Amino acid sequence: MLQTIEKAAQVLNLFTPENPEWGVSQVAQKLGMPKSSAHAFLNSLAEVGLLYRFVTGRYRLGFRILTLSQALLHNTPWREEAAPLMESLRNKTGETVHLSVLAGGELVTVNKFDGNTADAAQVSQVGAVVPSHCSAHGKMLLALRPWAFVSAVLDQHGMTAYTENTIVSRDELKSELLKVRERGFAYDIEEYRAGLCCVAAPVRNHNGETIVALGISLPSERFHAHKDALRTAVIETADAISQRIGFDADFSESGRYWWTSVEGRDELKPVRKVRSKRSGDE
Amino acid sequence: MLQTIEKAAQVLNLFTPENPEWGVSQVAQKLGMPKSSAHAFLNSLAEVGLLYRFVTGRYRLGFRILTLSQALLHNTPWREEAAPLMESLRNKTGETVHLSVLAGGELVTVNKFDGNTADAAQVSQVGAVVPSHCSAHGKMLLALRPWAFVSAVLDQHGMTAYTENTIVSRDELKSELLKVRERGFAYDIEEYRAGLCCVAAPVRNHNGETIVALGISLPSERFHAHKDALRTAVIETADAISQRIGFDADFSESGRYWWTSVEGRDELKPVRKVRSKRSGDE
DNA sequence: GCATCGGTTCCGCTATGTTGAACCAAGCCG
DNA sequence: CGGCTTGGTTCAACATAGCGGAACCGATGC
Repeated sequence: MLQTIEKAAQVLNLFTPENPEWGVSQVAQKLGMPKSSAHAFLNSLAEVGLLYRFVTGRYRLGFRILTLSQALLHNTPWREEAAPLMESLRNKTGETVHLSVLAGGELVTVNKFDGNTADAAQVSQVGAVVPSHCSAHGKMLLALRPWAFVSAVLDQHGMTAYTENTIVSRDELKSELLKVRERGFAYDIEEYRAGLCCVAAPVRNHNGETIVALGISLPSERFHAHKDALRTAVIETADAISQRIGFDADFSESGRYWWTSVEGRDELKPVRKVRSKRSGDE
Repeated sequence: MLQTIEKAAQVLNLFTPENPEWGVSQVAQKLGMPKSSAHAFLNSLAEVGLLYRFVTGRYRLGFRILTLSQALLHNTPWREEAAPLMESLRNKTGETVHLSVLAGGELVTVNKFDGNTADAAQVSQVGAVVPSHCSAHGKMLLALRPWAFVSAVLDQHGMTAYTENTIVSRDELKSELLKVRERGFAYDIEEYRAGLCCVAAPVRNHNGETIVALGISLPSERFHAHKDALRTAVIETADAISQRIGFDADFSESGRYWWTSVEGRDELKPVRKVRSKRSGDE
């Protein structure tokens, strides 16, 4: 891990909708580095266009970001593919539906449809970042990764407690993730926001890899009343999206990657499963 | 300039809509670095979420990009402010109107409205990157910067000739930029694409700083036939946008920064002009 | 006019990124 | 089936490049 990149990322992450503009001293103080270092980072990031430097010496995000985001979205067809199915799930349930991926060990919301009830869950905006150890989406995605990966994520981000239900022990999280992996879905029972629950299920790509999770969030009371139906609906929609983007549960020409447990230890390693051609018998 | 950041940016810029996925070896070859270095960059960028690493060891852009782009757009009100005025300019002229900023010494298209004639100029998509020395927008924005800045940009990106009209001499560019600064608008007479011309004018923010340029692109014949009218229309629209985002040609509470020439040399330096309060006499 | 604040520059030290070679797993081809 | 190629990952020694303290400078405010 190149420290320069890690720190540069920290600097970039300071620029949020709420705090769009930073100066050298502020960054230095916030990140606990000398002014000269902060200056070097801001200046360099501005030189490559990821930041914009005003004549006053203050900095904002630069439009190279826009270039990258266009490239990203252009190559994320599943975002559009998933939208209609997400919308119909929202319409069927009336609750907030969202699609998330992991990025840098945290959860990023890629798309969402807000619930249409008065007290629908208010979840994060598209692009918003949320910790992964206390959200249904996050646990779902972590569960399908090797424990070493999860462990590294926890090293980096810790396990902040947001409610009294937040899992704060590594052992507890480990067994939770094993359960999630076995079941194929994850709950968040008021682990991030009090009064708010969520169920999430994995979306698979044409290789069988899971990089996206679909979930539904709603107030606890309604959640507990309709838990099973909601879970089924989410799983069905997630599977439908998976199929739509080319996943075939029984067959994949290019083989399929799964993270499975290595016997004995509860570590995970990637295993390549190759099936015979569709015409082949099985 | 931190080299690590410069190289990391080079790596990121490889990920375009056309080439969304890269492996270690490809990056190493493309950028002329050892495999192990390419590995370090890709891995680190993935760890902070700017890239996503597939189990196969191939990389794509990561969704942290989306987070940053949301923050960027959220704090770019002028993009939306400008849109209706841009659209009406397009409707009035029928030609392609676009809005650009500098990022990393190159020009990035921030928004555009396509012309509605059959042979309207096909300009770059939103987010696309174009060299700054041979576009009207680029020359307009460079003209308002100190020469040292321009010079650094040329050092970094060179002066590639795209047509026989492209300016390839630093001296020639310098006098062109001085002319542009004096006039307050810039032409591109088939300097980037043969048969295509463009006029661009500056948009100023509440401090009087110009970070955005508005322009119109169209086929040469029509351009030469309506040059003056087009130029006037672009300048008027740019001024209208400036006003809309808070620029006041005669007054600014917070003072105003201009890059003006230092006498003798044709260098530029920032000068702070402070006007008295609106109620003050003048 | 002095003091403060914030951005920028400079330079020596050493932590850190660089590098090439070795390693390993997957896919290809005879 | 087995050796060969391709491509990703690991490692440790070396030299460089980033770090950080201190000094500088322009702008602002008292």
